[in-house]
Amino acid sequence: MNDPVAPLEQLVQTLSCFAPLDQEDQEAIYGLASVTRELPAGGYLIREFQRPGPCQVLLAGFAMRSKFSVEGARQITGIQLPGDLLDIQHLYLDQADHSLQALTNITVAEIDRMQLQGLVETRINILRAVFRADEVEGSIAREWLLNVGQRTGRQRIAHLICETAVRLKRQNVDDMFGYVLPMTQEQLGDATGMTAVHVNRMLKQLVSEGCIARDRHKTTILNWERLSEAADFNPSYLHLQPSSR
Amino acid sequence: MNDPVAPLEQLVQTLSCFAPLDQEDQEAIYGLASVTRELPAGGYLIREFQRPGPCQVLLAGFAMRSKFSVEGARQITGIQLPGDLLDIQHLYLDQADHSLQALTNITVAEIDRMQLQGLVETRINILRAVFRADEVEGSIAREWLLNVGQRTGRQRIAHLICETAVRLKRQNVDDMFGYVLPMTQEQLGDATGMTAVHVNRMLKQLVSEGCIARDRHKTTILNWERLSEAADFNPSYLHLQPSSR
DNA sequence: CGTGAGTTTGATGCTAATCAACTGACGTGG
DNA sequence: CCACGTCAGTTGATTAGCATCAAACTCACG
Repeated sequence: MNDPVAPLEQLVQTLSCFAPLDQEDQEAIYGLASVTRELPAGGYLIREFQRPGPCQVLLAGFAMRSKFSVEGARQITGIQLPGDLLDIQHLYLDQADHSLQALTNITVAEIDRMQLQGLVETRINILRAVFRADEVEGSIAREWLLNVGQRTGRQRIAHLICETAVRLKRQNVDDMFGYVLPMTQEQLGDATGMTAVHVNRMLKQLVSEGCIARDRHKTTILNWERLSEAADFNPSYLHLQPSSR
Repeated sequence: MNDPVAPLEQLVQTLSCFAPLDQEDQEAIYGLASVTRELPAGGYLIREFQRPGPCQVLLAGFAMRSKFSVEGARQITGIQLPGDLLDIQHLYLDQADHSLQALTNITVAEIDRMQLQGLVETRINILRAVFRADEVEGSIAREWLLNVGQRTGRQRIAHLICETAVRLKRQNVDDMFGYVLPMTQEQLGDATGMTAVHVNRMLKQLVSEGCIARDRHKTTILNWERLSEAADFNPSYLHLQPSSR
């Protein structure tokens, strides 16, 4: 990760998942200035109400988005995986509407916001890829709303496990059926609108039914069929196939 | 509304809320072909899993976005007000990830998707306005997630009333303190993750506390201070001030 | 080893779901 | 013009799911 080109290769690869990039697009991306930095688990990448800084790409590790109610209750609104673009939600906004925090020790590449805006505004393929990436983020947020608003505790947990597995697979990070979901049960609760105690019971239930196995934070999917059915999981909201448009 | 220019004026005005448009941008928008049509309450504008059709602008009336779980439970993921752009969530996607349905009788302007894409891809100000509009939609979805996941029933209902009031005010639709929220209590429940029965009790509670009054679907805000406090409402997530960037 | 974060388990309570009955407004057809 | 069906809203009784509280337990780590 010390090679200064590698982070931009990661960005090319991520954007290519959303729209095809030609040679010139790729060269334009390689022409961006980027700074790679590391952050320990728990560190903040953005804080709600602050002015967004540079755009960041998550190169290694996991991060989460969150918001708080006045009572101090935290809602985690999204999990970010290696390869994800972290800041397109604020690309054209003056104030962050949520916080972004490292779940594990992470490596991020920072890209100047104005430079990225310039690329989006001059290179159509890059615009399409970034716009699509943002639309998929919106779609995931709506699915989470359905998850938290309408599904049972068991379904919510199973759904989060399924979604993370599929997204990790797309990023070629890990084997789908034995991956690390580096979240405490309290964090899982804040992502699904339930308490850590209830998360614990639902996890144990899924384990006892043979859907998953857990060892520390390593979650292994033993029976994808049963788990995805228990989760009411349909991956179409992730828009995995690149668009034909 | 029979004047064929009016719908495009509405679009210019809506986009101007998100980014400044110059004379040429406006002329480019007026150059779009648009068809105005009416739809009765309950009619579908998009259905989940279908291929999105033309882009639509809501000229009059209210609409809602929704998704369903396998059990058939509905989660309403957003309310759309007169002036809203309805289809930017799918501008670059091949498949709708949610349904869009008329809450009242509505009037919409249809614009060819490719034409709008062309404008976004050639006119920087229009790109910025549309991108920002999409980012604000994402921000609202995350706030709803916080609402449904962490707030009490009373807060959820109050929050929805506050948000709609502020958004209506921005669109200059109505007086903020006496507006129509044309949703049944069942629909309010599906938007906030609770049952119609419980919505009823929370509404009555807010009425008895003097926060609001209700007459049919007309909701009047009697005490904004108390209501917005009861709602834990902070409008910053709506990004009302146009960006300086 | 001692410490602390995270997990597990049990007991208890409350919020909101569920079930059910009734009301009133409205539209329709006899 | 009234009988009737339908839909939304209202209210009470009961129940279930999950929160809350509390305490023990595990295990990585200094």
